[in-house]
Amino acid sequence: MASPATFDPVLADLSERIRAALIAAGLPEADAALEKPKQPDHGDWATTAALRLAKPAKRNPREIAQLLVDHLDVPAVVEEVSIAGPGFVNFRLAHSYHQELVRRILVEGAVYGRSTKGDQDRLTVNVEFVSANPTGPLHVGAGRWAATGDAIAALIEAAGDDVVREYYVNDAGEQIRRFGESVVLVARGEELGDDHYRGHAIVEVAEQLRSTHGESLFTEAPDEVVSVSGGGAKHGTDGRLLEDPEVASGDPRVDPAIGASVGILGVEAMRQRIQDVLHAMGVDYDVWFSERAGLHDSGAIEEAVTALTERGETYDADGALFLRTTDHGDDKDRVLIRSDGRPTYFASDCAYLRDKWQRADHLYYLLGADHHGYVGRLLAAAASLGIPEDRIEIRIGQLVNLLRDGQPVRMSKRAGETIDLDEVVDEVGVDVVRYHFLRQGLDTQVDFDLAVVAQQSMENPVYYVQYAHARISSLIRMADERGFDHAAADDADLSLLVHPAELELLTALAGLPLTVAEAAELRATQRLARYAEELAGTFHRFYTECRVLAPEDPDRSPDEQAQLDALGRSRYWLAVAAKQVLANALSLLRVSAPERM
RNA sequence: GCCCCCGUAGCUCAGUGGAUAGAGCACUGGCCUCCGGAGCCAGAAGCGUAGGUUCGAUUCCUACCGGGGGUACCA
Repeated sequence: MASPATFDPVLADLSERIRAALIAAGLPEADAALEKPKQPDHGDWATTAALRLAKPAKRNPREIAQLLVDHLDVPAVVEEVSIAGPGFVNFRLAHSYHQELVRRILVEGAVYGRSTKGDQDRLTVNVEFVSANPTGPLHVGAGRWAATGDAIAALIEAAGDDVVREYYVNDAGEQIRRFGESVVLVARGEELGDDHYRGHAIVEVAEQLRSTHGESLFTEAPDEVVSVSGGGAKHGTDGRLLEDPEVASGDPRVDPAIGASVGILGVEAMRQRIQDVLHAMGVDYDVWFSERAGLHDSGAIEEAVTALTERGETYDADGALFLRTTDHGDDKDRVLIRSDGRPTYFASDCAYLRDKWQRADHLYYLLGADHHGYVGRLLAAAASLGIPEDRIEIRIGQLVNLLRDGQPVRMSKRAGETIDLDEVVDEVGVDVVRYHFLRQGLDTQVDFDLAVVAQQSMENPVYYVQYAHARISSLIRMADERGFDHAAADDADLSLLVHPAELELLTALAGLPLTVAEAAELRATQRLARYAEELAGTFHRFYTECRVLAPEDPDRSPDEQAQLDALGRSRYWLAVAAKQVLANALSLLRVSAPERM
């Protein structure tokens, strides 16, 4: 678990002294980690070492706490040590410690809150998220994975690792031919079957392909035989898949070769639309990984199957090739190569896993609950490939319930009955959409009713946080107008900051590094969002109670004025530090920090 | 059937072994001669049920009740 000592030499020193005190007292080794007390009036930091030692030392925890305190070489920054409750040892730090924090934040700027790792410890983390099939537009639910995956990636970066944001494009296989068929039929103005994809996006893709490739795309078989499913498929001279039961069920009105070529072009067009929407959401990927190009055409699937076979993980049965996933905890063994020679999607998954593992040290998958069934086989596949258990991480997020005026909306790409992400982003704005998803954990099923989100938008907590930032910006502008000397941060006497609201704000500002580290470790974006909300609240309280720029009053004596100015300067820089911390938190969530609202 | 997630304030959600369980919305009552009232202060209200582990459980385990999802030589 992340420890505050990691970010702060003062706390590291205190932690070390606690450990030394335990040894000096003849107590067993114990975790000397510092924690934040829930109640701020208990102190700035606390240790539960005495409580933890009660059992092994067979002594009353309060006695142990007393022993610990007796042997503790209290550093100068600790102003007060107290034993409380069942055996907590609380530490109150000197005001000067918090006040210096303001300078540190101002110096570190945008870097404050982030940590760095040495080359030895730094990992390349592959973060795969969204990866929705490119057979239709992204709907609102995908927005959750976009916002969350992207923010988690940002958090992992902030914790000091390198990140690759990756989208896996399912642009191969039967569904692509069927998608192509749908586009062809729409382009010709013919009736769609039950298995076809529909919706406005299909129409738009059809129009787009017509204008770039001409009408013949939909009526004449291509010169070159195209394959949607790669090396495993067997084709006749006319491009028709042989021995493929799916073709028999395909639409007789569309030549399979036309369906395949239109499918490939259409899927790429749809993928581009998805990329555009994600960009509008503030999400930009490092890698768009094509299943067709990267796994089928490249021969990676055959290589992966061969590798798995060489590792002794596969066997033949009924003419098909199975992977022994039950050896690694899966419910049943999974087919890699069907009896007709075509690879399954699972074979693609294995090959993709292998490819990613060659490029990264740690693999993170963010999947929706509808893919929960894949987890077992995916982990088993990873084990079969020799990927260590602790280097692959699959997180399941609960689905978003889409509502329209309180009524559930059944989402289906084939039926084209969706609420598109781009519509929602246009209507309520990126910040609202992102924040709506980021402020709650992945395990929560969230309702998303466009009407409600749009209507409540002015009461959305994101505005509360942004308002705090805008308010400080306004303060800075005001100070400017009054001729405030901005260059004088070092002249400010920060020891003047002793008002309870000032100290509370200082303590809140100190919390960012630990919050970021914990949020990154737990992959929990809501931690940071809630922190930002609390910080905003703390600032608003400070701002209500503590006047920064003294109101003008001609009757004031020069002495009084000088005092007010000195205090105002300190408060001004405290506010500027708060603005920086708010901006840093929002930046990690990829939510804007406006100067004005 | 089996597997996964969730039941915390009237509503939406935080809180992954510690002290008095927190926010927002909604409700009630206060606060602008002054830096942004998109704000602040005060009030009322809660851990689904029953056991277990522990010095200590909202948190971990078991059962039950309630809600959602997953279980293919599908794609």
